[in-house]
Order: sequence, then structure tokens, then C-alpha cells
Amino acid sequence: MSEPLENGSNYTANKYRTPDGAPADIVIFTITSKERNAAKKSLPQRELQVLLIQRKLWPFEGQWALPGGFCKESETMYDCAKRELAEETGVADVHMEYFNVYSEPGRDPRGWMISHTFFALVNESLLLNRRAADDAADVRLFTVEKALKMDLAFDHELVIKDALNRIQHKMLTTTIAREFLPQEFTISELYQVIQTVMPGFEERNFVRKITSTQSRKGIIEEVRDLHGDLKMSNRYSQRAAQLYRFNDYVPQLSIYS
Amino acid sequence: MSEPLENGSNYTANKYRTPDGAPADIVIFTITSKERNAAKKSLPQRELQVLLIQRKLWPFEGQWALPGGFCKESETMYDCAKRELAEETGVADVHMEYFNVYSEPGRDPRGWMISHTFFALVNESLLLNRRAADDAADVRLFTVEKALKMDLAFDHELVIKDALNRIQHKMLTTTIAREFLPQEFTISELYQVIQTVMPGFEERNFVRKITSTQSRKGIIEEVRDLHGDLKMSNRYSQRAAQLYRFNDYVPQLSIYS
DNA sequence: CTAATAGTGTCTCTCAGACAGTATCCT
DNA sequence: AGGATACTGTCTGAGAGACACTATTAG
Repeated sequence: MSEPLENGSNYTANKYRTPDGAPADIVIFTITSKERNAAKKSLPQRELQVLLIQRKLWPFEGQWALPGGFCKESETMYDCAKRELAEETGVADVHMEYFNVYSEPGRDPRGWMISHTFFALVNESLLLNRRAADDAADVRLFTVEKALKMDLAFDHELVIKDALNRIQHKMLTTTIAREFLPQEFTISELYQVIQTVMPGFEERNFVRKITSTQSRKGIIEEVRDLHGDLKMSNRYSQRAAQLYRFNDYVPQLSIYS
Repeated sequence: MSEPLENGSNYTANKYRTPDGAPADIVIFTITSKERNAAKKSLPQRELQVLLIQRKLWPFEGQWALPGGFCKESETMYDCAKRELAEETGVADVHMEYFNVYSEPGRDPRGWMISHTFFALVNESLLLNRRAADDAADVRLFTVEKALKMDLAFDHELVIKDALNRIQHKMLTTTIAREFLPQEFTISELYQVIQTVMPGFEERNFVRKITSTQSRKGIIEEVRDLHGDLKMSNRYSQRAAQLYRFNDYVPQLSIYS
């Protein structure tokens, strides 16, 4: 490793140019549910949304951007993102993952800023009582589609695209769908969540595969009540549907087996 | 986003504490082949190795560490890692991927250093003519197993563990095995590479699955010579084995289908 | 001939994929 | 009654998993 400056055990101030800041930016995804007006009880319309703040100050004043903020010397990047998430939305204990670094020279007019990006998956219910933080003029949810058409601050359009790709991939290969769902959910809800994130997804025998094939039935399990009877829900349908919950088990995928 | 300092469009020097550097560190993996001494031609013994440098200067003087170096304002992190990889090993155009950030306070005695880590997968043949760079006392390959038992500089033990986990996962879900193989290879070679990275891997009907199942046969294809005849190799066996090459196709994995 | 690797045959049970059909029950 | 969702039956062909077996050829 080539150090900026070395003098034996007397390491003095760095005489090289150092970054002007290490921000963390967070792509907060949520899935909103809206009732369709059908004649009977029906499945809600779901949309993948991303939370943006409107900047109050230079640079990119007035434009929409990802929430985020600068890392302090006393915290890790993850802690920083967690803190910023809490400050911007009031939510804690949600699934948040680091996914990339953005270091293109000139990406931030304020100087040499290397941005660390996270995505968070938040249940809609947790984002109800959000408010604009001090440094933001406004906070709002946008559908991902709409957000990508806006003129966002910094390189945040690219960041959102990358985050979307990442969660789309993880949606099919891990059980992150759970982050958008209540603890107990129906197969239709799960199916809808997957389709919302991954619009092309279609699996005709979905119910059967996930509940009865040898290799997958460890993913979810039926919920039973105190008497050991199967627990059902008729929230979205006349005929009550079986409730399921996720297990800890995550199947190992392989292209070679 | 909460800025360190804002004053309208006159943004002045940052009065907050800023990082003392943004290094990139690279976990360079390679698979070495060693002939076994058997009575007949036989498959080589393969080992997963990682390239380390011995530090010449404070801090961690004399200890082994990952190659790496500080990012410049004019380059991206990826460019930085590519540059350092070339400086340390003389190799270019290899598979290199960003995989994590390490920002634990106090991880570097020189100050507040946020390290960005990459892994590179390099064919053994490319690492032959390496030499110690200016700031390193020595450069050497170690088996991953051995490297993890050494007292490495910084948090590099953790970094290597994380990188290993990442490539183990990618070995089974993507076609990165190609990075360790020549363009044309036999099924046994491919199988060995997978096993070297993923010691638990076992697949009895490997040949059959990868060559003749509908869903997978796009991954590799048989190599033919100019006359259209199948191209074989008897490098590791008496009976010549079919040569294959990777296609661009990568199967889409899913836990739901 | 023999060691070492390469590759095939065969059998059973499960799964994928498609689609039609039945079940439930609120409005 | 009928609309909306929930779930089951059934059929075909492909694949998973196991293991024994044949093929090839340098040394």
C-alpha cells in the first residue's frame, strides 16, 4: 500500500489531497397499496416507490435528491446511513444494505465527494408520519418510473437505477420480499410484491411450486392458530386464503446443479 | 442531504472533519495448478491463492497486507484499483469487481481512512512475472487458508473473508469460473475450479447436466476445429476429453421458479 | 496390462409447464 | 346470481439423483 506520506513511526499530517467528504445516500424503497374500485373485494394495486427529498440549498437547489448525509469520523458508513434514514423518515430496524460507491470526479460541485449508497426496504406503514427534515424543502414518495424521468440532483438517477437492478435481482434470489410484507401474508400478496418489483415476473403454478415442491417448501410455512388450525385471511377476497410466514431458510441457488 | 457548510452559491472550504484518505484494496485471487506424481497422466492439484505484499513501512511494518493504494481526486475508485493492480502485479484486463467498504473507526492508525475493496480473479499464468513494488518488501501468493491464519495488517483478514464469501457465492451463481480457466477447457477442469473455490461442491452427474439439460446447455458449448470436428484435449488424461468454451449466456436463477 | 480419466445406460421419482376445472363467499 | 379470488386435478415431457457400466490410451 502506497501511503501519502511516510516517515517511520512519525506519521504526520497528510500532505496529499484528501476527499472533502464521505456522504452516504439511501435509496428508500416502499410498495404502496391502493384499493382498486371493483365490484367485490379485490387485490390492491401496488406500486414500487422511492422516497426523495427536495433540496433547499445549493447545489441543485430546488431539485429532488436521495436522502443522505455526511459520515462522521466516529461512525461507520452503515451507522451513518442508519442515522440519516432515521433522521429523514423516523424509521429504524429496517432492511438496509450497502450496494455501491460513486466516485466519478466532478460528481459533486462542492468538491471531492465519494458517495456511499445503500438501499432500504420499508413497509409502507412505517413511512406514514414522515416530515421534511431541516435541510429539505419537501419529502415525498415517487414511483420509481416517475423518479427516473425527473431531473434529479447529482448522479442520483444512476444510483436509483443501480439500486433498482440490485433489488430486482435480490427479489428473485433471496427472500427480501418479506421486507415489503406483513409477518403473515397470503400467496397472492407475495406474488404481487414480486411482480411489483419485477414487472416481467410470471409463474403460473406459483402456489404449487412454493408450497409443495421439495426444494422450495422450506421458504415459507403455513400459519396456524392456537388450536393448531390453519389461519386464513379474507382481506382481499371472498374465499379466505391461507396465511403464510417466511422461514429463515434460504435455498442455495446454483447454475451447476 | 445535510451539507458540512452552505452559504448560498458561495460554497467555501469545508470546516468539518474530512477523511484523511480513500484507499482501494484489492484481493487478488488465483488458482495454482501443481502436478501430482501419479503413475499416469492425471489431473493437477489446484489451490486457491491470494496475493499479499509485505509492508515495508509504518504502520504494520513487516506484516502482510492486501495490495492497494490511495485514490486520487482525478480518478474513480475503480480506476484507482485498476491502477494499483497494474502497479503491483503488472496485469491488466482481468475481472475485477467492487465488493465492499470498510469504515470502522480506528481501522487505520494513520487517520480516518475509508477503504474500498475489490476482488480480482486472475489466471495463474498472468502472475508469473510479478515483482515487489517500491513500497513493499516482498510479494507472494498464499493459500487462502494460510492467509487467514496469519496476522495480517489492518482489517485485511476480514476483507479476505468477505471477498472469499463473495466469490464462493458467485462461483455457483455466475460464470466467473471462466476467469480462472483458459478459453478452451475440459469439463474436469471446470469441475476442479468450482471445487477449489467451493470445497463442499459435489455434483455426480455434472457432465450430463451442464451439457445436455435444456436449461443449462446455453452456458458452455463444444469447441470445433476448422473442419467442424470436435476438438479434444489429452493434457490431463489418456483418453482425450472434449473441449468447451463459455458462451455469453448466463442463466437467470430464481427461488420462485 | 493397468491406472487414470472420459463418458454412457438405465431406472425411479420428482418437477415444470399448461390449462381446465372446482371451491368459497361477499355483495 | 355472479364476480372475484383461492385452490386442485391431471397430463406430458424433462430433469434430478444414484450407480453401474463401457471407452480410451499413455506408460
